Amino acid sequence: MENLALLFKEKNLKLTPQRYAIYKYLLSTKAHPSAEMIFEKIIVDYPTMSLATVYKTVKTLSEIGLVQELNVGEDNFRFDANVSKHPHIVCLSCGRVDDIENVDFSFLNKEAEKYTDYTIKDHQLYFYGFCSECK
Amino acid sequence: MENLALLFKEKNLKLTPQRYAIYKYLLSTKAHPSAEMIFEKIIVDYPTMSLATVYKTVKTLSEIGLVQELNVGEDNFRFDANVSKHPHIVCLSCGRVDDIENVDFSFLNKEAEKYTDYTIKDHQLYFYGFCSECK
DNA sequence: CTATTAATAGATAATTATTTTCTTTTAGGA
DNA sequence: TCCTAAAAGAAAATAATTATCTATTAATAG
Repeated sequence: MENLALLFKEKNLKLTPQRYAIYKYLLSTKAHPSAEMIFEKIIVDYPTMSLATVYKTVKTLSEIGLVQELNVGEDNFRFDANVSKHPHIVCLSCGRVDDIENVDFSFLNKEAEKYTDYTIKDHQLYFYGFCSECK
Repeated sequence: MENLALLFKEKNLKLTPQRYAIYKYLLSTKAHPSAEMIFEKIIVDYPTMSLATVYKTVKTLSEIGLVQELNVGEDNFRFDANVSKHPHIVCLSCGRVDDIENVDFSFLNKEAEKYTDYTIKDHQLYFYGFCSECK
């Protein structure tokens, strides 16, 4: 967490308050917010925050592996500071996106490789259904 | 295939040449084209085709279950007239999107349901790797 | 502790994908 | 052949995202 400064230094990146706030917020939430949602949250404490800065920051954080981009099939991207490989589940009614935790589907890569001539590096798995509130 | 007319009639939809051409093209290809790619293809034979018509048509076709929308994590959607559940694989180098055929991952829904309180209806599974041309 | 500088923030304009609006055309039934 | 609701296509509007540009600032050096 405080090797964050180190990581940024290595990459010649500045650890600005804005970047720190965005990353900290992403670490604190499991809501998988979009850029817009991050912006709405952060602007409360950083009134000068611009949406462009949010976009630039999440891109930067993605590039250095601190957040992952999700695309659950909406018209926008969502972001997750939990960069471990894990499936996500989307509520078809309210739209919330949750993690599915404590399960390892990494065997799927090897399994799928039997049925294709690709070399498989990674996968994304999205489930769709109804959350406990909506069902 | 010719019950297409029937299906359209049931839904009070007109089977226009444009819709027919788009659907036929989607049936003929495994390239999982985006709206733009469909447009480029169709306009050769239908010079008056507009991109709006492509968008409207793929939405209509989706709604009646003749095509499925894919979102492999790009900034646009792709379309597939193969509506059977099957995983897709994206080449990280050239960007092509292929089907993974003859494999059934439907058990994943039940499996994942053990780790969440959602009722799971469906899933999308995207693999990422390098195709035979690129690796 | 201050000066320097390259990187960043934020405002704004530009892009890109997609949707909407509106008018003209047309598929399909009477 | 006529009628009409639905659709096509042109054009404008929206929404998400990216690029541009200038003022600011984090990090380093002196």
